[in-house]
Amino acid sequence: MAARFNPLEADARWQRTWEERGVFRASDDSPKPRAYVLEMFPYPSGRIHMGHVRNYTMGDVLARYRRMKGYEVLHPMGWDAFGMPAENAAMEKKVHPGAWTWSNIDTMRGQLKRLGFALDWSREIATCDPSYYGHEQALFLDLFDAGLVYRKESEVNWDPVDMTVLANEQVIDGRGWRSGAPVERRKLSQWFLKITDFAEELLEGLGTLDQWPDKVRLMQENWIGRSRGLRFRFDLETAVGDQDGLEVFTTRPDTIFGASFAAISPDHPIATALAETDEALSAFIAECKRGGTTAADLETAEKKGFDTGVRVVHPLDREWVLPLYVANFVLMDYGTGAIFGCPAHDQRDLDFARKYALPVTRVVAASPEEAAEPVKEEAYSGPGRLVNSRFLDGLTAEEGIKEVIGRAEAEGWGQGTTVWRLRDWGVSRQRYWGTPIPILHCAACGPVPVPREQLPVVLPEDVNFDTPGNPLDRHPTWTRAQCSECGGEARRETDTLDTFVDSSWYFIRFASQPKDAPFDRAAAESWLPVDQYIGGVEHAILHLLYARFWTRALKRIGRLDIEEPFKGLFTQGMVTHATFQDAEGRWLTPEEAESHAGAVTRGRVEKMSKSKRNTVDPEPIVDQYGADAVRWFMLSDSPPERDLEWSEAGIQGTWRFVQRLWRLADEEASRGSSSWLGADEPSAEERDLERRVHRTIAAVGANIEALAFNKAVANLYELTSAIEKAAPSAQRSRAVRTLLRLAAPMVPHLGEEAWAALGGKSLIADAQWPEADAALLADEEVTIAVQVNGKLRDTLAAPKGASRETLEEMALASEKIERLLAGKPPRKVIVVPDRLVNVVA
RNA sequence: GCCCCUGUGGCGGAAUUGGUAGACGCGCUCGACUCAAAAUCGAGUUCCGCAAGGAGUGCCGGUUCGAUUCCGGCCGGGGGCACCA
Repeated sequence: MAARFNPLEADARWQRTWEERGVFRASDDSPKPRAYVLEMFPYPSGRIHMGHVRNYTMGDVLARYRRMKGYEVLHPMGWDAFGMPAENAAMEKKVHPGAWTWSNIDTMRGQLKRLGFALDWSREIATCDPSYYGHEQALFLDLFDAGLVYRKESEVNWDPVDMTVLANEQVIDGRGWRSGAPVERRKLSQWFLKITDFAEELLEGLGTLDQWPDKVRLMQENWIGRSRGLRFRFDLETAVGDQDGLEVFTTRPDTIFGASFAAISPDHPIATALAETDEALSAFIAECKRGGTTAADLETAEKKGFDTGVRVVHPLDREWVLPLYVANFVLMDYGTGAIFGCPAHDQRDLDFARKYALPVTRVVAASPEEAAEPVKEEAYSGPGRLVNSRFLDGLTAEEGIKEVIGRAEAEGWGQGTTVWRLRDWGVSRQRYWGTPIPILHCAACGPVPVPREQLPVVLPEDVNFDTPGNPLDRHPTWTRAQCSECGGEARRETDTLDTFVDSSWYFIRFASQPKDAPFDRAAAESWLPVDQYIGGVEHAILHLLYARFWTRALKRIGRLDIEEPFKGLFTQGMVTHATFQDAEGRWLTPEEAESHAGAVTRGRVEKMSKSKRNTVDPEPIVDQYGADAVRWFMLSDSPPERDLEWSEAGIQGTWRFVQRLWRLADEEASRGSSSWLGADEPSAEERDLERRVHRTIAAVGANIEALAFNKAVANLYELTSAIEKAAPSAQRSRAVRTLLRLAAPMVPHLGEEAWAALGGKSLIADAQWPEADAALLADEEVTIAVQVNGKLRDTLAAPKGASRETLEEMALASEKIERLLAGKPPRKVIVVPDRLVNVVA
């Protein structure tokens, strides 16, 4: 028997055993209750990083724990394998994106296996495999047939050098992040998914997700952005072309008598019509479009307007006309692309009114005295009652809103309505390495779906990335097709799907993967929803919203009766590390910093990143300390939702603990437990140890369920120390075996090794989670705090469940308390049974 | 600007419904074992104080017999959204 646990030898051996016996394979026909544990699948960037290790360790502990609790656990893994880095690699390294991706997958799969994760590898999927994306194309066409997919012109960020569309995040200071070329606004015909059709239910559905972090629900709520208000019509004093009215939207119809102007977006049809005959306006509109679209640009952009000369008629007073401006801050794709300005109660409108010398009329006052006071520098948006508003005077804002909407509806010039911030999801990407959109463009028939029997539309292999742009677009043969409707010549859609589409249904494919269909409904429904989903908070909005949408869309078209894909969600923190810089400000790796000759500045502790050179590659760490020490480190100390700082001292500490656990088991194994049979009545110490064991069983279980791994780790440390201190006994022998099972989900290799050494016949992975005996959870004796005026002055030992009277008597009999009371009777005594006595003097 | 989270020893962090603040880990100090080191084990470790004792959970105030916990107001740190009518 080895004195030390040798992970280099043991880890691989147990990993092989698990694999050979198919221990972690999930059975669709199991009679056991089911649990679906899922971590966000990785992008195969090349190597596993510490963030992955932390993410997957958490999920693994939960999955292994659930197995021990008697569940049939589905814990799968796969690859979010489409995306731009593969194309970048193709351009830089002259390697095919597919070859690069598959090779990365091989590397990373091997790395994950070395960490001993309890994964069902038989269900592994890669989104870049036609056997996956072909089914995705089928689902896309299902949505297309259901009218949930449409095509429209939309403005995009266009990189003129790389000849590709850029996401907003890829535009830095108005330039393409790769090419550095100034980004152009371009109109392109793109495919959209009608996520806005689901805005209401996606918002309402958040209310059912009680196992999601509040933060994420709130972020989605804000993103969906529901605003209720009034949509109403201003009559134009003189018609513009064929338009004689202007639709605007407002959330504050109560302030309608404070209106002093109307404004439309530069893209508004009325603006376009007027610009045809007005050169100055035309120039103004062109100027508006020149501005950048980044957040920084918008923040600094000046509010500018152009008086069109057109006048609109106030709906509640035909005599009252307001000027109509084109304003650079009015967005065409929110509401109606037109607003009415109420400067007194909206800061932006106030700034605008001051600039163009428009009237500012207060219509809300916090107090009667304020009614006559003019609004100065700051618009008032607080509560109050309406003033200067004719028939609305005296109403609260809320009453006023109702009143105006009611009148507008009765008189037919407006309607109460709801407007959403959420936009439809544009899924077209002008890139090669993605799922081809299964559509054909026919000159005669327009866009038509690829017939189902022709799916999958497979990406051509013979492409090159020597010229910028989408290689699909210039492919000589792949683009040619025959129209499925008229039989004429058609051109294949060369855009590919946003990779977020790939990740919007992978969890369904994990649950069920027939060859001939995206999933089998019954099998998928038997696993879904995912009980616990774990991943980074950076996906709080996009991925998690798209996946929710996709699931609801499948429900609407009758494919899957699941509303919410993820019942429980947990967002884990990042793995951070100190940063180092040399005298010239160059980033140094931790090793370089140690051996660097010159001055080294230790910077902030930050997320591990290549640019800051503060990454720690998990693989050599696993080589040195074994998988269990690394796993234990990932769970220790920091609460899982917060950042975890990697440190050399920390991993050494966890390595020591792994060895401590081993020593405990090793000693126990060499001692043998048979000698304790028929032992005497247990001593007080032995009974205490037993109680502690049962308290720990309950605590570790509860903490794992709550994903409070740092607390479960602390519980295990405490029990370990207690056992180490205890003299050999039957209780101690049992305690060691219990401890091993409690620790096994976290340190599974050591668990198996020690379990086998102690004579375990089956795998510890298959062992039952110990059961806590409720009778042993509480101590027989409790420590009672004795306070005087709320300050701790003494403690005393009392039997559990002692009466209030007994406790009060014991407290007052305490020497220290007597001394403090100095003979005076206490004014009041508060007794909390089994906890404390507070004497009020 | 709006919305949200957060603030506890040298460090990461514990503290069911308000009830003994600092569990557990890291680090550090002292000691044991050793020729020595590593490993391991033992003791200590919020601050001030020799001690008795006092102070203490970002700051100020409130509620309470009692506040890390609840309420109000500040200050610091982090995050989300951002011309959203």
